[in-house]
Amino acid sequence: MRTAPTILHLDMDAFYAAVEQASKPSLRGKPVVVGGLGPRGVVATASYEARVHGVHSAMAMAHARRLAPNAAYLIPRFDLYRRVSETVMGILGELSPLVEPLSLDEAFVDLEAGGTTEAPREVAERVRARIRAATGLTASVGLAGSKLLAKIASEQGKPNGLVVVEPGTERALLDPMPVRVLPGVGPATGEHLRRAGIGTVGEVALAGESELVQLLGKAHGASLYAMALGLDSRPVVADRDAKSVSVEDTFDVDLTDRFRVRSELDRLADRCVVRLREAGRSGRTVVIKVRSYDFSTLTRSETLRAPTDDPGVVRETARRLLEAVDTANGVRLLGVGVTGLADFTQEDLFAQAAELEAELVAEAAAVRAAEQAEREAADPEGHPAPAAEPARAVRWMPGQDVRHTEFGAGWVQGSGVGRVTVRFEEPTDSVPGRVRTFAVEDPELEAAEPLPLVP
DNA sequence: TCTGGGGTCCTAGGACCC
DNA sequence: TCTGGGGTCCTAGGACCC
Repeated sequence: MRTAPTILHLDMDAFYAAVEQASKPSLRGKPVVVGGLGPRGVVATASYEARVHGVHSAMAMAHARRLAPNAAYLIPRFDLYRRVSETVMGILGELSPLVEPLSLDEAFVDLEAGGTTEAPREVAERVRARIRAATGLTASVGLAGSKLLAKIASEQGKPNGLVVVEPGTERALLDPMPVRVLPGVGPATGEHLRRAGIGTVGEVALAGESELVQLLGKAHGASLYAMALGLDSRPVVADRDAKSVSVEDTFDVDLTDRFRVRSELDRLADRCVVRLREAGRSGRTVVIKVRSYDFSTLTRSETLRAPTDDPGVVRETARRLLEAVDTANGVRLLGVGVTGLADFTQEDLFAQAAELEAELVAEAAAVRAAEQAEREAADPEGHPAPAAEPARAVRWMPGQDVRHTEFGAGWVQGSGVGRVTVRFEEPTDSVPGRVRTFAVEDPELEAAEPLPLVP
């Protein structure tokens, strides 16, 4: 515990939605919801204007549309969010070598390790201004003597605020707060505590460590008790290595055809390997995840004798694991992951990428041939084989960046019945741009890269 | 209202070894 | 012949976070 508030927690306000508003002048001051737009999508981020209507993260998109029918509904543009995040993390990196990102929009910074003599409050105000100038976005900051309090403080500062918790005042601040503000207290633990008559952080402290350990288990009970007393000595840790890599897909309609389930699993295995290699890692344990029509979810894993980043090995292992799972009633989600990661030294990234591409192509061809044979064997009557996956139509997704040869840069507002509506505007415009409608096949319209928020 | 995708950490039982 | 305790690895599931 520190005697000065030198741990800083920074949290970008409504990050994805704020980036969209910064890029799209017509959406500034309007309700914006970013998330999956399919029938099973959920809200990733809602702008503050949308939150007024009750929309919040993790809510079903269908529910959000009922609450805020006039909001703009947009797909996430992760590449752009990553770029903006790198700018923000770069600014934080100037304060201290100890920056611990928690996600694209959140990080801890250890100001003590930065060795500045400036008051923490001044440092924080300066960094908020710098982020605003570099990205056009607002951030909230908490300063305290521990990660726990710094994070609680930034939450209190939202949106666009700065809150400092002076060391010594932690207990007074925490005591009346609901238990859910403590990290690690989610719906299940919250309910556990409620049934034990514990609703506030002060009541957690009063309960005592032994009762909490009884209630929640050794690790969880002990850490919760310490936090309720405002005790938290977790250090800020930079450059943490990932411990697993995984990909998953929820399907718009449950999968029932076992050939289709298997081909989707293959695709996921390939995507997982691509990500693994991009990270320069290999792993020993392959995990598959299957969520059924009724939302029940299971995982199966197998540990190999040596780490791998071979697409054939990951596919085969995933397939073997799938064989022991009953998928007949419908599969809602499939996932493939690799854990037990080892460092994998890469001599030549280009050669690696080319090699992987060739491997994937060869694998896919072999798999198609094997599947064809299997279909024929499974259907001795010689019925025509079921059609392959339907060709993917040209689809314009709301929020997507486009460029028109005549009208320039814009974004897709909506699309349907062979038409696509585009608004032509750029992040630097101060007034909303014009809207025009085209045929979806219009050759003058093409997908484009996002434009930077600040020139 | 009907529930995404990417992660982390913890627990618990059984196998296996000393 | 019966009985031990501890440590590590593997697998599965659950809670939680953004």
